[in-house]
Amino acid sequence: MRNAEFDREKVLRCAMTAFMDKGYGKTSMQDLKAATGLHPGSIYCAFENKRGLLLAALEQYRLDRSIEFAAFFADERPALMQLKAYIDDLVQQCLSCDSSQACLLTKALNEMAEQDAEVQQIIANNLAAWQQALTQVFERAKSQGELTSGRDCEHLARYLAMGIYGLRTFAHTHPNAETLQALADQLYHDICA
Amino acid sequence: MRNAEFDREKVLRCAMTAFMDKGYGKTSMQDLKAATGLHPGSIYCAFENKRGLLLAALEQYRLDRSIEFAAFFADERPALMQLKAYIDDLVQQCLSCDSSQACLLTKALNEMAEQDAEVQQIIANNLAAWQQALTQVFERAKSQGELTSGRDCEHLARYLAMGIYGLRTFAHTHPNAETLQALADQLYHDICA
DNA sequence: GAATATCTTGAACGAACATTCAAAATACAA
DNA sequence: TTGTATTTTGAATGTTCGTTCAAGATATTC
Repeated sequence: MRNAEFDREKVLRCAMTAFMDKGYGKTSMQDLKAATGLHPGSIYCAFENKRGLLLAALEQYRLDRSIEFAAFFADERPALMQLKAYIDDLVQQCLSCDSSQACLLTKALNEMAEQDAEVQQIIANNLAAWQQALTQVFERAKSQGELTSGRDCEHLARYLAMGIYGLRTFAHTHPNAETLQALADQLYHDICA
Repeated sequence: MRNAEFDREKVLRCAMTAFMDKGYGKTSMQDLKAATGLHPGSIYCAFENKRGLLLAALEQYRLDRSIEFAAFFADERPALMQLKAYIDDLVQQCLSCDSSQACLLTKALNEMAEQDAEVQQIIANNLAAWQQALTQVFERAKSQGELTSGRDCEHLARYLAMGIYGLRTFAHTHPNAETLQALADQLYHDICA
């Protein structure tokens, strides 16, 4: 007998950032070995292959982001105020220079769309769950009188998701704090006013 | 003496679609040979290497899209009506299943950002030129009284660009005509109303 | 029509890749 | 401590990649 070896969560988060830095295709097993500290054999033993490591990393990413999201909307402030803080934090993420500026889901979606149907489905499901969580935020805002009752919360959530996708892409070419904040402010205004 | 046999523009457009289908990294020289009909030696003779072919394809893409853009805004209709037609056409592009649903610039930007500074700069310049063209559309709209004089045309162009980036990413997961059109309609409304 | 300059062809190359596997290391049970 | 089951290790494997280059093909020139 022999006990379990490495810290699975830590390994997955290292793999995550490696994939976000270089993309899935350009991240070699050597890169993953360097990033995770695991030798190829161990990776294959634990995750079957490189693609399996990506799938596990995507799942860990979903978990981490889910917890992070919940934390933003856990307090008792008005829903739209929480949303404003969430959006402003995204702007700050976009401004950072490390790999956290990327979103593993959209990065992998852009890279593997039309190439790996299963991965695409997993990513689409994760993004759909995120949009549903945004929908619930809007519904809470509506029930608290922050939004007029006529608004379509699902549509609002889709529009916000679209804006955030666009903001991230925009940030790749114009990592300018004022410009990004102005775009985020108008996005918030167009949705909530 | 002897002239080159192939049609450079046609070759570059074939390379374009190959890159848009698979991404730059996953498009092999064999794929490019199949797509363009050129043997490896000819490609290297004409474009130096695979990266040179990408650079040439990016330039051709810029040219093609520039002409396409001008055609949308060439007639005598009000600028905002032309813009509406332009956005609606983008929605139709997003709904198509072939590689034209992608934008070579954003696809390459997502794949190579932080990896190839020169390519990133070229793409950023192209996207900046596109935004400037959008700015001029808004300025024309303003001078024709379609927009109130207080609006910041550069900001409007950036916001529209952000929305279009987001719409394209969104389309990867929800290729649904009504949903995409509703998002595009609100984007147009938020900008022009 | 011969000479020549250029392009086309595709086999060959080393490098880098994901993956495998047998040997070495190690922790637990006895 | 000894035996054993499991993990860790990293060199070896076969494949695929971008790239090269010398031989063959062909248009142009004289």
